[in-house]
Amino acid sequence: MPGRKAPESVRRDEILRAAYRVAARDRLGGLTIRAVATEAGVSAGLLLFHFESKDGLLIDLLDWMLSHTIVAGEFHQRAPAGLPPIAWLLSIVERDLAHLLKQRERVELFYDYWVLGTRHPVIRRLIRRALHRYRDAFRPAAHAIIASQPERYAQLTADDLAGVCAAFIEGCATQTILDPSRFNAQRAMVTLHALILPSAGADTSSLAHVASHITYP
Amino acid sequence: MPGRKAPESVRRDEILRAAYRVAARDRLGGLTIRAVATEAGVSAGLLLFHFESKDGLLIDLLDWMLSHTIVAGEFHQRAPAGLPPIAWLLSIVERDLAHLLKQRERVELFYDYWVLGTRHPVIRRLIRRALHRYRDAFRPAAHAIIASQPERYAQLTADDLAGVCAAFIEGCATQTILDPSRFNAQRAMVTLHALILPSAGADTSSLAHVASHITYP
DNA sequence: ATTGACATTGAACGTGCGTTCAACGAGGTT
DNA sequence: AACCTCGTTGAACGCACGTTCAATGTCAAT
Repeated sequence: MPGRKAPESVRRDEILRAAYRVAARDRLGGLTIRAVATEAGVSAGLLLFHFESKDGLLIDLLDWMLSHTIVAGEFHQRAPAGLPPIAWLLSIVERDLAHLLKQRERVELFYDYWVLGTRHPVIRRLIRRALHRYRDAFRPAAHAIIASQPERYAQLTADDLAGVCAAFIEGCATQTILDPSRFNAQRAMVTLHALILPSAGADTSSLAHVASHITYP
Repeated sequence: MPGRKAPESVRRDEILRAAYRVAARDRLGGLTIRAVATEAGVSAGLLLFHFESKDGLLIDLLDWMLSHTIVAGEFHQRAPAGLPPIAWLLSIVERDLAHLLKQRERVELFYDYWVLGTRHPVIRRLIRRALHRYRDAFRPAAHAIIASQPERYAQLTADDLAGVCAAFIEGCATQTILDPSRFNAQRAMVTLHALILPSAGADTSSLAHVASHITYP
């Protein structure tokens, strides 16, 4: 039964929430206009009245997801006192990794979008921006590392270091999602510590400290 | 014009090759039965005569791709003389990374399949197997590292180490494909060297050696 | 020559999708 | 009370897809 019901902004939000519910359940492959409309309790026509096309819905949903969660950057801009810069960076990597694994649903969806973005310029731009923000969260710690031993890291930039951290995390996410029973993120983290931290005995304790205060799924 | 033309095995191979050409050009989203049939110069009906369904075609194509390229494991089972184990592992990582970046087309397709595999059990199994083989290529070198300093790496297994290497490479591939202008794989490799190799001056030369004999796209 | 097996086609079917649109009714305005 | 705005519906359109199938021509065996 037609008639004015809700103002535009409210309806849009209801529909976006329904779209996310559908996508979380059936992925982007199952995200059809009719499915979202049914989930939201409205007609398909209304959905296209509020979002001009399916492309528009997809883009707005990605935007909504990116602003409503995922990236947990924007903190840890200052080094914790007493922690060597490398251990600081590793602790950020560890926190981000744990955080990522806790929202597997969202990460899977994000990969769907990633693949879509290979073809779709607008989505590609959005995903790039998100990954850049992600990478940038590592830069303060990366910069501190380089500053702490300028002669050793003379050839590196904070951006390179941040990129490597991001690559590690993204690779861990890839493997965890595909094969959770064979890839153990916590063990990967311990391995990374052992590889990177100097081998002295004193640092082993800082390893244990950093690697234990976060729980993995 | 109907009539017997080619034996089953030949036609199947022609069609698979055409399917790959279509997929390389238009990705899995553009891989329709009609598109492949046209590319192969046959009718859609014939395609489904040789492959029982589109699912069958997709699976056989992935199988074909996996057996006709991609993974470059199965070599480097013995350590090159005089190279420290860690440098050996890094050289394998570097070679694999360079190799991966040279077949970007295939890697993109592989990600398409990866996403498909999240929903499709058979494809998921195939991709898992491929990634396991990939990981296993690192195990000999990983084992050598642990054996070289048993006390330092007491808590690690060769599998963990191999998993971290695979994560790094997969993460690099993710970033390169999404944003080739901002992610530089060679710099990532140099960064990894600087992070992992001991800081002594002598090792810097081995870094330069390892990092320079491969060209990146 | 006849037969039979089978590769091959073209047309058709059914389905699910994105999208359009005329009709409608509940506000607020006059 | 009349009117306009606009959120809302339901049915429909057109398309592209996966799939089916009767018809047909070719080849090897008989």
